This record gives sequence, structure tokens and C-alpha cells, in this order.
Amino acid sequence: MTNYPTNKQETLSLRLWLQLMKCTKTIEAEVASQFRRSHHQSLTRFDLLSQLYRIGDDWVAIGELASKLMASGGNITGLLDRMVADDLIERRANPRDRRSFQVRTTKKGRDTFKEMTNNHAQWIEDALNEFSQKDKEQLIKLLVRVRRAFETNTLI
Amino acid sequence: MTNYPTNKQETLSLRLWLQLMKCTKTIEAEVASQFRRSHHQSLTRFDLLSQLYRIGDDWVAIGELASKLMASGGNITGLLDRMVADDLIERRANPRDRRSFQVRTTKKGRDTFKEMTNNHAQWIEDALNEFSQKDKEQLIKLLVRVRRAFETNTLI
DNA sequence: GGTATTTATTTTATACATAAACTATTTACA
DNA sequence: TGTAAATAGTTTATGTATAAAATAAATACC
Repeated sequence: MTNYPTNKQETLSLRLWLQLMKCTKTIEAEVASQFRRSHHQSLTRFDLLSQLYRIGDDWVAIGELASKLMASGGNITGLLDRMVADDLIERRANPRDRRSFQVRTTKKGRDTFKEMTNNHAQWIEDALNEFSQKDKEQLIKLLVRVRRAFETNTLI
Repeated sequence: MTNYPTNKQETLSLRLWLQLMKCTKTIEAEVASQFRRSHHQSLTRFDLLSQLYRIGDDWVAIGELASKLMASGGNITGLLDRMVADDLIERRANPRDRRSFQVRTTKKGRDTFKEMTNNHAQWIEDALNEFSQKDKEQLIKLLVRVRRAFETNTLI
């Protein structure tokens, strides 16, 4: 979280970025701690399982997974090692390319993900139930625009 | 980033949370990489220096700093160790309480922070210049509300 | 004054993250 | 065909993060 000094020169853009970070960090800390307490799993692992769920029951190349998670190579290797050790994921050599490896969820991984998902959805729903549909839609729209602004900006 | 499966059952609240994470993660990755490239410093260190700047030139207790940064004790100890080694921060025993230690920025720390701040402000400004004042204000308002919703929610 | 509790911080063990160097393949193409 | 370049993933070194145990000092209270 970037706690930029709050003084008169602080622009609206900076305050926006500050609030964005504070907001995400608050929710993230809460969700991560719930996952730790209730499932002994991290938010990162949940994200990885989400991606695999999204892809389906197929084997997925490690590189593809890394790019979807915006994770570095070194990161994904270690993460998968630990998840394989915990029997959430299985890994095999790609039969068509000997440089490449593939992963998919195990039964235990799918079951864990299902439980995590249910709790997660409920937590978020409960916390945000005070917001009208209109507010949520507007916020989503603005957030997508902000992200696009940064994505295009960085290509320059 | 939580890439929650996008299917019909995905609620608006979940999509909101997903977009929030994606948006923050995108900007954070960009800003962090700019800091690394331009100053060989991390976003975390910038946040810590921001807090010290906000407090002023006084000595600050380590515990106070940790709570402002939402950082754990173990985290803050290591972070400060490395920053002391890089001469950004100085540390001393609290003269009034022998359990306690205090830190403040060095001249090099203040100079580094000043440079980082200028670049940072410019990056954010450039990326968000397409947004109207009204849009930014609205987004800030909504983000503060979301954060409050989670903060009060977690106290239950 | 002595003991229990609280407080402030560090240590330890582990997880998650990056960049850069490295290994082993595959692919491109002269 | 042979060699250069590209690609896939791991290893290494380091930084950032947590929880839980440990240390040490201050405070509370009988």
C-alpha cells in the first residue's frame, strides 16, 4: 500500500491510486487470512486453482499458466513444486515437446478448490451486499478503464 | 489476482472483486518495475519511506511503523535491516524504553524518496490524465466505501 | 519486593515473488 | 545438414511476507 503523503499538492490521480491500493490490500489481507484459517491455503494457490478450473480438466503447459497468473518462471516452478507435494496438482512431461511440462489438478485439488470457492463467494457477497447493482456496475466499469489506461500506457 | 471463473453464476460482487485485484495488480507491477529500473528500490521501501516522510523528521517506534504499513513484526525487522544496510534508514535504541527501538530516514533516504516521489507522481498522472475530475472523485468515493465495508465486516 | 502479565522486537521456519544465469530442447534457415 | 536463435523450464540469489516461538524489558498488582 502506497501511503503517499497527504498534503495540498497531492493530486486527485495520486489519491485515486492510493485508495485503490488501500482498498485492495485491505480485502486481500482479509481474504488471504480467511483462506489460511479455513483451508490452510494461500490466495496465490486459489488463483492458480481458479485458472486451472477455468481451463478445464486438461493438461496445461506451465508457461501458459505462468502468463495467465502474471507470475515469473521462478515463481511458478516453486509454487507448483509445493502444490504437487501437497497433492493438489500433478505434473507430467509434455509427450510432444521434451522441453515442456504440463500440470492439472488432482481430485484433492478440485475438492479443495470447490470448498474455497464457496466460502470465498459468500465472504465477498456478504461484505458487498450494501452496494446497489448500479454502484457495482459503475465501479467495475471504472476499474476496467483504469486498468486499460495503465496497460496501454506501458506499451509506449 | 483472483481470476475467478467467468461463468453465468459469477455474481456482480465477485466480478467487482476480480476487477479490483486485476487493476491493482497491473498498476502495482508497472510501478514496482519502474522503481526497480529507475531507483533500484522496491515499492515496499517506497511505502516505508512515505510513512516516515508523513511523520516528519522524528524518530519513530518500529511497532508504530509496522502497524501503519500493515506489516508483521518479522517483516518489518528484515525490511529495516536491509534498509539500514543500504544507508536509507538509521536505527537507535529508545532512550526511555529499553525494549523499544526507533528509526528515521538518513539524508540518503530522504533524497532517494524525493526522487522516487517525483517520478511516481508523474507516472500516475500521465496514465490517468484521460480521466475527468468527476470520474476520479467518484471512483475514490466508491473505493473508500468498499474498503469501509470490508473493514467493518471483518470486525464481526 | 516479588511474581504474573503485557509489550516491543527478534528469531525461526516457511511461503511467495523477481531477475538473471543456466540447461535442454526445438525451430529457423543458410 | 549444421549452426544460430528462440523457447520452456529450472536454479540461484535475494527480497518480501506470515505465523509462532523466543527474548527481554516494563508494568500491574498482591
